[in-house]
Amino acid sequence: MSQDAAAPRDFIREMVAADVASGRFGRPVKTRFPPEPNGFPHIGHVKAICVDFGVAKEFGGTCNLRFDDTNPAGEDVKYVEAFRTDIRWLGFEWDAELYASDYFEQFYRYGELLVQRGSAYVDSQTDDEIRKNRGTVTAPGTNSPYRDRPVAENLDLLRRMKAGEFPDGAHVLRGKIDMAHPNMLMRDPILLRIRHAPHYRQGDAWCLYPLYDFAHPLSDAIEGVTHSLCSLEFKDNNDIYRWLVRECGFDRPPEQTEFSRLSLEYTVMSKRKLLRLVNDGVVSGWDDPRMPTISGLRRRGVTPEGLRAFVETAGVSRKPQRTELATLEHAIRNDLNTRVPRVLCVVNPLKVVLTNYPEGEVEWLEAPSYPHDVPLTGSRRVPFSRELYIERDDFMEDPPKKFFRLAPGREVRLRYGYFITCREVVKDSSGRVVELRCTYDPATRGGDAPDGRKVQGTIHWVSAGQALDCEVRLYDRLFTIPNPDEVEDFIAAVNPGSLVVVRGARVEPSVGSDPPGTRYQFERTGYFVSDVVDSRPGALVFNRTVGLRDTWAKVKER
RNA sequence: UGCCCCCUCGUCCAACGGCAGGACAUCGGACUUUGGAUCCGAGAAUGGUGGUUCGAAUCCACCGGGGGCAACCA
Repeated sequence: MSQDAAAPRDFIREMVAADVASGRFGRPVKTRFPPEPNGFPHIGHVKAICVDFGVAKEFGGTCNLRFDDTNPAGEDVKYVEAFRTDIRWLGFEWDAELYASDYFEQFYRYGELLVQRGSAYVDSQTDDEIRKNRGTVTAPGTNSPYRDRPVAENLDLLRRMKAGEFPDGAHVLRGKIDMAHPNMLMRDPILLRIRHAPHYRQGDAWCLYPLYDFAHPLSDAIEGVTHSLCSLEFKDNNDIYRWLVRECGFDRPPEQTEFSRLSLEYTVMSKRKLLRLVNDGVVSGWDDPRMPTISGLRRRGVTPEGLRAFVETAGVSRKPQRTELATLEHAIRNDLNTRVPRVLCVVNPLKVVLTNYPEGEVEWLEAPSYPHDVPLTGSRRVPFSRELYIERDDFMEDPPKKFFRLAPGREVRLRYGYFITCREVVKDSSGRVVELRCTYDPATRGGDAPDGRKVQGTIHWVSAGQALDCEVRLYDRLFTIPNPDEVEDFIAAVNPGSLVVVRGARVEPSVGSDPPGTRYQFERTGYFVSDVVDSRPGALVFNRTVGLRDTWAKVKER
């Protein structure tokens, strides 16, 4: 913590460090993560979670998980569960689990307090009139005819509103601020409104529901939050925040500070659009591995550590950002590189027959599970035999200069295996290559030539007889354009190649009994995870988390 | 159009009146039983114009650009 105080990573930590040093709040740092439970947590939330929980942890404080469930429409326990699961999965633990809906009674009493202070009034205009009288950005609003209602009348109305005597929209409680305020949000903001609707937690106990600008500052203040960290779009709400906590008499009230949201290239983040992708069947569900949801990323094979590292890299500032996908992919590869075992999997098999290898023989070769530069140990045995499969892309009949893989007459190394030389190309009637007839050099077992000769390339392979058939799901960016938010119809920008399902891939037998959710690097191909939903012994399914960096692909492009 | 916020390499983040630096990306090279990883190197930025100052990315003014706000959503 002293380290953080010495070198704050961003303007927020800088501010918190200063507040801690000055003893500004006279209490330990307390933050909160306040999601509305009306959608699934996504990678944008990850940033907020890392900031809210991270700041508290770094400064020896606490962070509450508070559900901002003040709007009965759309909120549901299933979203509450999702947030709980995903926050814990990310590696954070909250101090208290709280619900703004538990404060309804308190909110109401603060409403009465404001009325008594002459700082709020019951307005009986229609919603149309309220909107019209708010004015515009250039023209001031006009006072409600009910603005100067006597306190007693306001109180009476407010009590009857709570008692359910009025239909939806008949009256609202408004703060009495300034209908000509340059900040539109300060033009007598609505605080409480009547809504005869069941709440997922409160049932029919309430028909008076607070609005964000009323509930949020009060919730923070009630809980004794010190630093209320939120995203930039709440900047204008900060004026009300300060007004409200002062009017309600809180001593050393929380301070709201805004930072920019995370946005990522080639995806969308709004709940509405995410929901549309699910409802339209563009994706298989909220946890589709192409979704930017935490559950989607998890199913994709991303780890909490990788995600946290990414957020760290993306940084915290007040500048609206759009982070490149490459930054995320790097964080994921960097994390997975040092922790997952390597295995051999041929995605698009091409048969290879070793004409000088004895028929029917199988030998089991020792293969390390980690490369020399990863500080983990372990190995497994992989079968080798006369009939193998190699990657179709690893053979070219007429290769360009820099193609280092297999070609007629050329010798390559089979990873952990032998050197082989391509002697003959077998094609079907349509001219498609269906088999390679090669010879192997028995002296190169394990991949080293005793005579010291070198080969240009090393390719992966599996033994035809023992390899396991599997399905491989190749995921790619969900959209074809970096910013799907700026087009009319974002659905039209969905990448048709965002999922390519490959059946008939072959993986080495060692993975056959691993539990679903096991992560691997398929050597030379990418990082994969066995799918937690669909993968079963005997019917293995692997999701591509992210491909390996591919220098050859770049060379090929030219 | 009124108010508010923002503007530094392609991207993200530093530099808090004193030599514009890092990460990712890009391009070269080394190494390599993954065309992975790693290592080395290169190119690459203060939106513009004035002002204050010995000195400005930093302070001020204006201009330009981007974003937010006119739900009884959050």
